[in-house]
Amino acid sequence: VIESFNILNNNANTAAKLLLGCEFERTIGNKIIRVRIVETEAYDQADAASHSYKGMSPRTKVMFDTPGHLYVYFIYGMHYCCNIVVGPEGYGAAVLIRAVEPLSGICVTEKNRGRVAGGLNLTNGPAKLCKALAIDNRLNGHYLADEPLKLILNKPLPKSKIVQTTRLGITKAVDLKLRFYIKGNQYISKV
DNA sequence: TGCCTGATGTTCT
DNA sequence: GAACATCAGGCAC
Repeated sequence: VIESFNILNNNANTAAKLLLGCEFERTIGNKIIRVRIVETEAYDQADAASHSYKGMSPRTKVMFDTPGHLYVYFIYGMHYCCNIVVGPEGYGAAVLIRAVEPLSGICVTEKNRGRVAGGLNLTNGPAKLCKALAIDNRLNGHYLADEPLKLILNKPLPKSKIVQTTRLGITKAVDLKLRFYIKGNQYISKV
């Protein structure tokens, strides 16, 4: 376990790889859900697909905050997605968490998602995992060293375990290979 | 199995 | 008024 978020003071591309294998600890009442990050995407202000591309706005200002904050945005009228803010303060960069692997507290996760979801479909998508972990705009700007949502940094994975591909669901800068996932993991959102 | 669409709010043009 | 870092359900094949 790495104690400080300093390693996230890095470019989004590097930070997205470092975050693979790290964990979230979500506290809801007296229940704790623990999940492992298995899929990420990098976004920064030099990238046309990034929310921070057009500069700071009320919505995107969290992306310009110090590393280790959570940027939650609402999309398509019904979904939340969560990002971990990275890079130096004042530079708009974040890593989208696309998929996580449940480790413990899964029954709570299932309840959050409703009866329809189960097994692999519980957390294998950015909006699904937000729902499963009860993440919404109230956690926008939350600092991930604190309750009720903590980020636990683990040792970086070896390069051989990381697959790098193009990002999903975007219409700009589609050719950039800024999506990363853990090789062979069954909880990634799509191959 | 795979395409199509409905749901639906916030942001920016 | 359109775009949008989505998901799940329906219907055709």
